[in-house]
Amino acid sequence: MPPRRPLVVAFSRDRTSGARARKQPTQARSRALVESLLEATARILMREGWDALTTNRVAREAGVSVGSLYQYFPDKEALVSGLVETWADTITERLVALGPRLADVPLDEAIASVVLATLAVTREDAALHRSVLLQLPRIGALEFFERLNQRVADVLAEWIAHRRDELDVDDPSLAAYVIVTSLDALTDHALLLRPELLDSARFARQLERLVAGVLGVHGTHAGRAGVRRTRARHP
Amino acid sequence: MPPRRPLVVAFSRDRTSGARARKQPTQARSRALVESLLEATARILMREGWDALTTNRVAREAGVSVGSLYQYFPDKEALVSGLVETWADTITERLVALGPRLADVPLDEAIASVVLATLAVTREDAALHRSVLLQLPRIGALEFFERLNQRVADVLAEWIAHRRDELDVDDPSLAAYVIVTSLDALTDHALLLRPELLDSARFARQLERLVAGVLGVHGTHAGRAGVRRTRARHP
DNA sequence: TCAAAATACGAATGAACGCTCGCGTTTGGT
DNA sequence: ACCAAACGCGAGCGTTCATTCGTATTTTGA
Repeated sequence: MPPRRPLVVAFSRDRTSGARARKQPTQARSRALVESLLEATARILMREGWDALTTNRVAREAGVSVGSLYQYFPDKEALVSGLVETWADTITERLVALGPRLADVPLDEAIASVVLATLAVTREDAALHRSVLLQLPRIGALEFFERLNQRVADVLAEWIAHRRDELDVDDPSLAAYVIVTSLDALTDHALLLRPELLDSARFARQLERLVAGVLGVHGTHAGRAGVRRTRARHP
Repeated sequence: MPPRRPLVVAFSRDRTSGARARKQPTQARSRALVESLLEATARILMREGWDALTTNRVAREAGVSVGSLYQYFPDKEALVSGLVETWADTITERLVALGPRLADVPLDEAIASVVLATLAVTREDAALHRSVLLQLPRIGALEFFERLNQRVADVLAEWIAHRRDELDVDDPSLAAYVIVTSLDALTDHALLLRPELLDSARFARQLERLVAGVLGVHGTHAGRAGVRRTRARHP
């Protein structure tokens, strides 16, 4: 079901002008070299941030020479793009994979699943996530993430349309967009500035209510298994 | 010839605290110069983006020399900070000013006001807003915006606490944080990638429902004046 | 085994850019 | 009118960094 995509697309940067494809690593050692370069890139980004990410530094970290780097990456941007793209695709796939599982699950549970999955994805590779988020604009990564979000939103929109009888939604696409964007923003923001929230049940609960609000679901339908609903209302 | 470190540091470049002021422009012409430098900065940011923002370029755009620039700004960052800080403060004040006016207004109306105000603020100075958003991480502006959001969230939290009998909220601070962060993210994101949404009544409606969800308000209380509620539910 | 192809190397190149410094020009108080 | 202080100038310094290129080493295939 997911469209075929290359696992590692560090090469053939298609920068709207000259297709700047570089040599393809065929031998085992060169493939290992490319691999170690990408790993070094990730390591530097996580440990020292974007300012430390110079091509010479990456090469040194990987234990190779700059010259070798440029044999497989046309420029610095290709190096970073390769890394970020693979990482973003992984996340997308994980979220998209959730789609089918929501089909026939009670509403409350489905919403909780979406929220939990978003939180879980943010917690993984938190260091890399953090670093990339902080530096997103420096690469052309905004479009990346828009594509990512779009893909997730499409799946969600379909689910909304499928369940429209239980919901109160005019425009499934718009609702999905609002949900995906706000959940992403909230988890990302929390990762950067309030990491403790990522593990807070109360925070998760607020996110669920946010989603329910957008979908026009009123939680008062009755307690559902799968969602702990601690009534804390004044009597 | 050799790198001569100045023995006496005439100007303190204190990175952690605010003691970074340069000469103060006292005469009229120097005040005009500072003004034109800030304007030039904004113009370049809007028209050409961060990469074009070099100190020499700013000076040229302002019709002055680099030397003059450094007479009033200790470094490049101070230049940008000056610009962004004023701009952010303006926005914050505008949102905070909304607080008192919400005190005794019907819930639906209050929510609609918050959403509309957020959208309105985003639309103003859209070009600058856009540019700054895209380049935020490059300066230390994340903290700026966190302070800004915190200030707005505090006002909102107080309002929530004040109205807690009409709402279903455990933790006013958390709810306010979630609302402010998601509204900001959604309007900012829309500005960058879906500007048409900023003028869409349907989008505004979704944002209202998002807020209502977080606050535990169910819109079915009855139609209220001030909120057009187009029922589009299947009968 | 051996030469051609592939791979690896890293010093050197050149461009970009923040910022300084020594000197010229304008202002305002007297 | 005078001059010290304030202001303004811009060529150039020092540094950083992406990228190249000529050479050395390893692998492949016959």
